[in-house]
Amino acid sequence: MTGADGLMSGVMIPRSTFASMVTERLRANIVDGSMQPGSQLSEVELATSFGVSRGPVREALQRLIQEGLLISEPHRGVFVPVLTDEDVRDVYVAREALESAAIRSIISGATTAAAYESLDLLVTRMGQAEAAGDWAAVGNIDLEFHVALVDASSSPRLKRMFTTVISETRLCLGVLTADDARDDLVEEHRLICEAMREGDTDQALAVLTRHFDDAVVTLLNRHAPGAAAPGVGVEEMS
Amino acid sequence: MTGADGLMSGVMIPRSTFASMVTERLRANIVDGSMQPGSQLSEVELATSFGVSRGPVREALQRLIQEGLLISEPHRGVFVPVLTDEDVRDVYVAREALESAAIRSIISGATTAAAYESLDLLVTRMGQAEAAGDWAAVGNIDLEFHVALVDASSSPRLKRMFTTVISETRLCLGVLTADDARDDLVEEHRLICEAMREGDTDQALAVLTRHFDDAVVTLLNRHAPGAAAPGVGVEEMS
DNA sequence: CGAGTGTATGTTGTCAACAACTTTCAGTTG
DNA sequence: CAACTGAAAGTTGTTGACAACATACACTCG
Repeated sequence: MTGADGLMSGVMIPRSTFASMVTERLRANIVDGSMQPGSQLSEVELATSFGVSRGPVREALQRLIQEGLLISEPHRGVFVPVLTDEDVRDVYVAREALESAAIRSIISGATTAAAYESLDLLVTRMGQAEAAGDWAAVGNIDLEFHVALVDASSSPRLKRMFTTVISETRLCLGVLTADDARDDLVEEHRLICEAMREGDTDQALAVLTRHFDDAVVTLLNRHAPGAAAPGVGVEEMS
Repeated sequence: MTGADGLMSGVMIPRSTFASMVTERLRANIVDGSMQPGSQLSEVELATSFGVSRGPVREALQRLIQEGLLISEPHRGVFVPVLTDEDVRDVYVAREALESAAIRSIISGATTAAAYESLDLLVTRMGQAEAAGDWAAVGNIDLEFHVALVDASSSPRLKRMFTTVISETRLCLGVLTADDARDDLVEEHRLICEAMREGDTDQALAVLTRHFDDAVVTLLNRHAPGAAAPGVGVEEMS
């Protein structure tokens, strides 16, 4: 469904490399839910749909596999992962590990000049989106906030690991609905900012932990009623 | 210097894939210091030396780049990274993030049956190695211990991220000498085990933090006197 | 003599074809 | 009729050759 129009819009000179472009477009397609979990990705299909050879496609798939956004069964194919409840919990375990470290690093480090500004701005924007009832925007800004948080830690490795985990978060998040958006969401982010400004590490971490625990509960409750078989594949019977 | 004997020892049937084998062997060659930091890796050279085509080599390089064990400058080549002092600190920031989360997960989780056994065993072995004066073994067991620690968390994502970071640790560690091996090293690991057994999260995390701070200081002091230019490349002038 | 330029070389990026593997399904046999 | 065997289809894994890019060096021109 991604269109067979090819990879670029007329100019025949790729700015960086085909592999990078395919990677980004594939990642976008995966996290926005347009590729169903459990489905197999055919290399030739992707290649033709993107208008490139199998080489760059293979490279892009490799990157996304290493990121955890795709799983590869050798000699069989690559599949969009289906996240179990356990996976959802694990994603948030990883997020708590990374973001806690980021907060600690920010508070103890010499950073924090313009970083707080952008964080505050995001909280403000989130408040506006919430007031407008635009839950999709609220969700996006939420993720933006946490990315900015880790960015502010000025730790390349924390950042690198977080890009993966935040992608997985998007993967198991889908789109945020009114039900998912708890009304204390904006408040929690504001509290985190505040605690960090005051250098209150414990308070910031406590709020973060609570924030994540709530998110996990919400996500699991959402998935619980619908899906009967949370296990393996989503193969469709013809 | 890796020998041009080819990739396998006679049997012509690769058990998994060439790319995986090349990845592992390359990773080993990088972390054991046999490839000098700053040096460029030529795809054709590696391909011929491994006795395979450029495809699998390229795939292996991609994986290691994504892991952070190699850096890629587009259209120029891939290089063995040279770790600055800042990088060393950052590696241990990442390790603290991951291992702290692992400890928390272990203590709060339902795991911990046979996990403690293997951890204790490693501490014992480390003590023996230290008594024997085998500092290389002490270093290896040290890393083994921390891998086992994260394994015990039963968090796939923590594990996945940790494999990368522990490789980077090996990269900036080189070989452990008598100077690096502080005599309280075994004791610290034993304390971590003990605190975890008692469920004393704060104590375990405190010991871990101290453990890492000491390690960073030791590593930076080791590099400080020798290298005059800690910055960029190690290009050799002909 | 210095600055700019054109070429030469070696690299990575990309491609299309080949080979190996896994799965599926029809056919056969007990 | 069930279970096994064989080929067939479709997939990934691998290869060697081609093209584009970046750098280094010799050359020319001021």
